[in-house]
Amino acid sequence: MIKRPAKGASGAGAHDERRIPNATVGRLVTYLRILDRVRQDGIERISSAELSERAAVSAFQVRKDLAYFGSFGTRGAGYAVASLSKELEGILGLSRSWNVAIVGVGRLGEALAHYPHLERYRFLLRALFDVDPEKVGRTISGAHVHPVDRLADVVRDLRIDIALLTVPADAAQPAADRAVAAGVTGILNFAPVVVTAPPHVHVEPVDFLAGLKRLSFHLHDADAPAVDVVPGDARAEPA
Amino acid sequence: MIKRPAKGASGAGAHDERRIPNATVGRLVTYLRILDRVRQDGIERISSAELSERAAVSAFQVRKDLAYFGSFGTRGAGYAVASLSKELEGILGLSRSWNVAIVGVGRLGEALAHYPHLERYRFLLRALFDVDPEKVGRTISGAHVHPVDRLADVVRDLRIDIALLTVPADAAQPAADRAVAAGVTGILNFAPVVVTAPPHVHVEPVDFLAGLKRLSFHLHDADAPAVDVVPGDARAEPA
DNA sequence: TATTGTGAACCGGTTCACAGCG
DNA sequence: CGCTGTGAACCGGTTCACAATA
Repeated sequence: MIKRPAKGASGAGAHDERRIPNATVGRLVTYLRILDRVRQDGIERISSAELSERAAVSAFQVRKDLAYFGSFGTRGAGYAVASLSKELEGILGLSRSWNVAIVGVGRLGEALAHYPHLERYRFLLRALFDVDPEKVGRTISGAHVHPVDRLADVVRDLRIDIALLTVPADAAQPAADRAVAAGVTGILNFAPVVVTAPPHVHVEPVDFLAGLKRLSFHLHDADAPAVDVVPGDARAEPA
Repeated sequence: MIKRPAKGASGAGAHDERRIPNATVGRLVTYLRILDRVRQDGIERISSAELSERAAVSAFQVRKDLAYFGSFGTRGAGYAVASLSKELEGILGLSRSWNVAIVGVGRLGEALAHYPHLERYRFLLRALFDVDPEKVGRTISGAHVHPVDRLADVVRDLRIDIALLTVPADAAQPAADRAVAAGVTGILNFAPVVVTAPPHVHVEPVDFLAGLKRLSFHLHDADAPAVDVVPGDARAEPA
C-alpha cells in the first residue's frame, strides 16, 4: 500500500531513484487541494479525467505525475479520494509538522504571521526576527519577535526547518546566509532578488513583483499566443 | 527559420510571432533587476558571464534569452548596462504604466497596497474592492475601496489592466470572472486555487502556500532522519 | 467496459561549440 | 584576442497509444 518515492525497495529512501520534475511537485500540491475540496463535498472516488479538469492539466499528466510514486488507483474505477489524499500528504511531507520562522516583520511578514492556513497545514510559526528594536519583544500569533542578532541561537534552539524571508532586497542574502548557517534547510524567499544557498538547502522564490512584470510582458505582447501557464484549453481525452 | 526579432528600440508595436519560453521571461526580469543594481554602482558595461553569475544561470542561457529579441551587446566587450536596461524595460512592457486594482482588502491586500515598489515600476494602484462594508469607503495609498458590486463599473471607468486577487480561495474564481468580464486582461492570483480564464487573459499565480508545500516535499525527500540505522551513502546529491 | 499505468514518441528548452565581429 | 550571437545536439518533461486489469 504505502509506496514511497519511486520504487519502494528495502532500506531507507536515501538517494533519488528518479528525478521528480519540479513542475510535478507543484501539480501534486494542486491535486491534493482539489482532493480536499472534493472530499468536503462527500465525493469518495475521482477519475484522472475529472481531477485533471479541475487542475487545468491533461489527464495523461495526472496519471504520469502519480506514477512517479506508485499506483494509487483502481483500473476501471478511479482513485479513492481519501486514500489518494493520504498518499499525497505523505509524498509531500505534509504528514509531519515543520517549524518555521519569519525573518523580517514588515507588513508582509506580519500578514503571513496571521495567515490561518499556516498552522492548519502544520507549518508551525515558532519565531520572528527583525532589526527594528521597536518590533522586538512583541508576540504575534503566539510567536516571539527576536532581534536578528539572536537568529543563530533561536533557530538552533527551536529547531527551525524553514525560514520565510520577508526582508528588503538588500538584506535577503545576508539573512539567508545566517539562517542556513544556523541549520535551516528550506527558504521561502519573498524578496525580489535571487537568493543562493548551498545544495542541501532548498530555496523557493515567491516573487509577486516578478509575477507582475511577467504579466506586463504578456499584456504588452498583446496578441502573442498564450505562453505556458495559461490553461486556455481544458480538454481531456479526445473522444 | 525566419526569426523576426522584436528589435528596433523600445517602440510599441513590437509584437513578435516567436514563442518566448515562460522561463525566459522570468529571467529577463532578473537580468533587469541586476542591471539596475549594477548601474547604481556606477558600472557601465557587463559581460554575459558576469550577468549570468549574479542571476545564477549559465552564460549561454543569458545570451540565448537575449537573442530571442535581438542583439544588444558588443562582441569583444560586453553589454552596455544602461542601454540593455532600456531594452529590457521595453521588452517587458515596463516603459509604460499599468492600471492595477486589488480585489480583497485583507491583510495581504493591504500589505500590497502599501508596497512602495508598485508605483516605482509604474504599476499604478487605482482601486481596491472588498465585500466588507466596514472596509468600503476607506482610502489606501491614494486609492479608494469600492464594494465588489461596483467592480464592473469601476474597472471599466478606470481602465484597469491588471487585477491582484487577494480574496479567499472560494471567492477567487468568481472574482476573476467578474474582473475579466469587465475588461481586465491580466490577473495576479494570490489565492491558493487554480484560477482559469479565457485565452486572451493571462493569469500568473503567486502562491506562497504552494511554495511552502514544495519546500516540504524537498526537505522531506532529502531528510533521511531515521534516528539510527541509516545505511551508508549519507551524502547529499549534487546539482 | 471503463479507467489506470507505462514504454515510447515527441517537443521545447537548455547546453554546447563555434562562427562572427569588435 | 575576447566576447557575443546562433545553429545544432542534447535532454528532460509532456503527450500519446495501448497494454493491463478491476
